[in-house]
Amino acid sequence: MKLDSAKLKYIHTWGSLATSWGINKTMAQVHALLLVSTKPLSAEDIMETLQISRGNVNMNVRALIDWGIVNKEFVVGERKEFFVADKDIWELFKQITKERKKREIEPVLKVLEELQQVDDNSEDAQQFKQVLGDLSKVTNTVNNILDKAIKADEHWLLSNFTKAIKK
Amino acid sequence: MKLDSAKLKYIHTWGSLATSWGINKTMAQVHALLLVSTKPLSAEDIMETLQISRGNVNMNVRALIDWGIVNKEFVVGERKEFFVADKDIWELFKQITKERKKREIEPVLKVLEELQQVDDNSEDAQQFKQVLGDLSKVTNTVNNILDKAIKADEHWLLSNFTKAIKK
DNA sequence: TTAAACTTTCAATAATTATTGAAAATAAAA
DNA sequence: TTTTATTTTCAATAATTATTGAAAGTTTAA
Repeated sequence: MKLDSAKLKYIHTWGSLATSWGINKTMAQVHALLLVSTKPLSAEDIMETLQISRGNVNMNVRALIDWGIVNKEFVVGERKEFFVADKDIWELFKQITKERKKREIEPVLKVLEELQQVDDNSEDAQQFKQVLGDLSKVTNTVNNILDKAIKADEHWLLSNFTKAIKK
Repeated sequence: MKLDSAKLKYIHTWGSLATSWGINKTMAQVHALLLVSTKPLSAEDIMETLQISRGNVNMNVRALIDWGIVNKEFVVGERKEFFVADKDIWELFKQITKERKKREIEPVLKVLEELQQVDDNSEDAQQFKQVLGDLSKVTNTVNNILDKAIKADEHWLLSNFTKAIKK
């Protein structure tokens, strides 16, 4: 396969996978494009390669910066903004994990806790609280593991995890 | 808060959270309803509680059965089907993990591997392969950890993980 | 068999989410 | 200043995804 077609395939594959994770397709594609680019890209570059509008580029690049996985870069002699993606993939994984944890796991925990406050002692309520409690417990476990992963170093994490986990 | 309103709040909260994870809202609500129900529910019961159509109930209940987190149940003297959700939340977590891993992580690994076959040795191609390799490595790490989690027992996993992870 | 009870399918439609593009806002240069 | 380059916003629109509901299919009972 030729390099450019491989890059495009990668960009488009990433985009469709993102959809199943509830992430905007274009956002994923813009990120993928920046990730495999050897030089900083301008809004125009992105518009042209992905065939999308200026507004769309702007919105999605801002979102990526917001997620902490893309940065602005100044190019000498150029007035417009250029963008680069952090090339450290482990760092990328940690950033995404951190962001999704904050946006999606923490609010769950909050609601679960709030719902525990049912003032009812029927058998039915007991069962409901039991379910809520179990959900909290598992969610907390996952949350803690993610916390550790965010702080950990890749190799250290993997080797320790494997050590702990293997029979 | 009253029990029924707490249950409804739980069901609706779960539904909107599901959306951000790329899971159909109704599917999540049906599951939540079955999870907090003390008895098996029929399609009619679900239609009525969630105010959705028969076709919608059917599609989503099938999907939940497909994910392995809901089961059919026969009720004596009744001809129609009833449904129950597995109440073991850790089991639920494992099932969901298993399913998403299969649907979303494994295909990524396959594509990444395929893309490595670029027959080009330019510096640019080297960098591209480097990115692909790094993505594979991190994705594989996550995949392995999930594999272990799926097989593990909750308490054992948590305690071992914590042990390994803490300084 | 036939009829009744129930489940499934899927084209039509509704609801949601993403994208465009042009106008408004902002920043740099003349 | 004023002009020009660039970025941002957001109402209108397009694209996608979910839902309905009625017809077709299936299963059980009479």
